[in-house]
Amino acid sequence: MAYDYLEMLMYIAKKAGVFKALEISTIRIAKELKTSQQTVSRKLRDMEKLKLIKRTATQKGLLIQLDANGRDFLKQHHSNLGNIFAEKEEVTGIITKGIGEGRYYVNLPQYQKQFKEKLGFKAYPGTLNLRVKQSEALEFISSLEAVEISGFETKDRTFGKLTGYKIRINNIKGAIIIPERSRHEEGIIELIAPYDLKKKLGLKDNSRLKIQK
Amino acid sequence: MAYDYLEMLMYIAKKAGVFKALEISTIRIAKELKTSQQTVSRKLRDMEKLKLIKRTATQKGLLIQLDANGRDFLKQHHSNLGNIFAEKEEVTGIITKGIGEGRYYVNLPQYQKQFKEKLGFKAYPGTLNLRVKQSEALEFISSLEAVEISGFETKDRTFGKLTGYKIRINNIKGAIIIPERSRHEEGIIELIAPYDLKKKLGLKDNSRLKIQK
DNA sequence: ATTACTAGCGAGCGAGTAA
DNA sequence: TTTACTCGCTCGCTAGTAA
Repeated sequence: MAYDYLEMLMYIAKKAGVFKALEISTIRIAKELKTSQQTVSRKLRDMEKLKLIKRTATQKGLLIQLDANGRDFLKQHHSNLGNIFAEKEEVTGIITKGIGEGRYYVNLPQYQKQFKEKLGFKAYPGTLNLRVKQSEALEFISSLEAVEISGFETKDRTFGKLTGYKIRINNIKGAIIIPERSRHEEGIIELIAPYDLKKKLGLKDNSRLKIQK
Repeated sequence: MAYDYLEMLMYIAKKAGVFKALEISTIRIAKELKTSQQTVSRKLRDMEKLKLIKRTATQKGLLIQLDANGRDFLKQHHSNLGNIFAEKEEVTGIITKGIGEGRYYVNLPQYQKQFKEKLGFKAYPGTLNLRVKQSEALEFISSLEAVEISGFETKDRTFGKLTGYKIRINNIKGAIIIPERSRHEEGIIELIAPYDLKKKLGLKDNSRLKIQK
C-alpha cells in the first residue's frame, strides 16, 4: 500500500512541491529521514514502479518529482484529513439550571472590564448553562479562537483565569466561558451575553438552544 | 516514528472523528485494513504507549479514541499537506513574440461567441505570449477552474477545442487559452483579454508581466 | 562522488492458543 | 465471543562492496 511510502512521498512533496523536480542524493534523504542509503534507494525504485514518483539518474544523484499516482494519493489523503478536521459550525444543547454563582463572578468589575475589551460586550450578570455532548462541544470549541481573560487577586481571595470563545446565539454576540480550574462537570458549558438570554429568547430550563460560530 | 502508525490513526480518526470514542474489535479493524488481528492488537498497544490513542477494553472489543499526540500528529501532517497544495495566487513571466496566428484564431466568430458567453468578454484579436517557468505555471493553472471552449468545423478545416482559465492582468479580466492540441512549446502560455494588453499597459516584448487569480 | 546488488540478520508478522 | 501471549518464519533493513 502507498502508506508504506507516505513518509518519503511527503518528504519529496515538501522539498519539490507538486510539480517541480528535486535533485538530491539517496544519502542525503537517508540522513534526513534517519534510515540507510540502501533503504532509500530501494524504496525510491519501488515508488517509481508504483508511479508514485518519477526518477532519473544524474551525476550528483537523482532527479525526483511526484508522478500522477503520488499526486493523487497525497491529494486524496489531504482531503480525508480535511474531512476529519472539518470545523463544526454549531452545537445544540439543553439549558440547565446553574449552580447560581455565575451571577456573582461575571459581574466582578475586573472581569467585566476585560469582557468589554476582549469580547466586545459587557455581560449580563449571570451565566446560561448548556448541557451538550462533550465530544461535539470539544469539536466546536476547538475551531474557535481562544480569548484569555486574566485572573486577579483581592485581599480576600484569588479569582482564576478564564478562557472565552466568541460565539453567536440567535445572532446575539455571546461567549463560552471556561474557568481555568473548572468548577463544572464535563458536558456543561457556560455562556455569557450582553442580555438575559432566557428572557430575551423566551427560554426555560430544559429548552433546546443552538450556539454558532 | 508516528508514520508507522499513520494508516491506523487515519482509520480511527475517520471512524471516530477527532474527539469521539469508537467501540470496535481488533478483528474488524484487521479485516478492513487487510492485516491480522494480532498485528492490530499489537499496534494499538504500541500506539497507546506513544499516547497516539486512548484504549479501553470492553465486552465487545475496545473503546478507542485519539489522544493528544495522535491529534497533534494528524494536525501537523494536515498542515504540511496544506502547504504542499497551497494554491499559487499568481505567476510572473516575460512577454514573448508570438507566432502571429493568434490574431486569426481568436477573432473567429465561433470562438468569440463562446469567449463572450463563457469567459465574459469579447477578446481583442491577438494573443499575448508569456514565457513562464513551466512548473510554476502548472501549479498556478491547476488551481483555476477550466472553461471549455468547443471546437468547430468549417467546410475547409477543423478548429480544435480550447481550454480557458479566467485570470486577471493588472485587474483586467483575461484568460489563459490552451489549445487541446497545443502548437506551443512548454513554458509559454497564451493570454487573451478584452483589450490590446501591450498598448493598454505600455508593455513591450521582454517586459515582465504578472498574472493573478 | 554516486546508485544499487548481495547477503546476513533482526524486527515485525501471523498462526496457534491461553485467558 | 473477545484480547493478547508465544513462537517460528518471513520480509525488509543495513553492511559491504561492485559498478
